[in-house]
Amino acid sequence: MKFATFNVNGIAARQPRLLEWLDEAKPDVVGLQEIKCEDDRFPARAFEALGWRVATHGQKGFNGVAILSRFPLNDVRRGLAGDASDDQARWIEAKVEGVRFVSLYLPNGNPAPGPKFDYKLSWMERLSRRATELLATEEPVVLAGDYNVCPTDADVARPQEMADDALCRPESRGAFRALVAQGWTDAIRARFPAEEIYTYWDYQAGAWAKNWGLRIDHLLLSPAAADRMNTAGVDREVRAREKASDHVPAWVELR
DNA sequence: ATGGTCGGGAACCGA
Repeated sequence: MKFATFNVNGIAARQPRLLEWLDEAKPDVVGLQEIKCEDDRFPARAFEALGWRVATHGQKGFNGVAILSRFPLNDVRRGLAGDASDDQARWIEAKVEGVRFVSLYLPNGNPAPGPKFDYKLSWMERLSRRATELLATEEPVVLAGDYNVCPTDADVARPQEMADDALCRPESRGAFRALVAQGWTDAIRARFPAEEIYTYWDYQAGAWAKNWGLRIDHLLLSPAAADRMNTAGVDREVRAREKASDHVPAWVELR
């Protein structure tokens, strides 16, 4: 079973590229982020016609997450608990073939400090609480998504320039480190312990051509899932294509 | 030092 995460930066603009990658990479379950549309505007039929099950948690213009699956999606839950006033669509989870799979879009948090950074950190506290609940089930869980956190300087092409950015600030990294320390395995870093691996390159300033990338898309595995990890990867070549997202897919295979 | 590029949706915000 191959589980992937892909921030598409607008499903309307990315549908051809997404369909192309699905055909090539043949994942079984995919978490999408930044679909940037309401549920009824998501082109579900185009995916269903190819055999995909589709669950969305959309929002007009911004954010929005979804799950595509080759297998039935059960117990679909939308939204991250802990703040009834939060109306941003950043969390969807479902159970697929005995695995609980989450597609999450963690707030960017810039500019920092400020209210957006405060929202990021409070969102991470809520994520931590849900992650604790999920670990307690002792079931295989895959927490996949755009975390908007570079865990260490090894995940940043230009760490000095990014030091004060919300993606790299010590508060963001500390919260991510505490989350992982609950007992999660960072699948990509586990597969590539010492390599330079990025999942995002800014559209601006020729970042892709200069390989000024960031590793911010992660798949965290519960112990029961990590025990089943076969391999993991990042499909970086996708970034070079016409009309590419600024993110590329990351994935993990579980036995 | 500054501005550089996209997507959504229809002027600018978010990233």
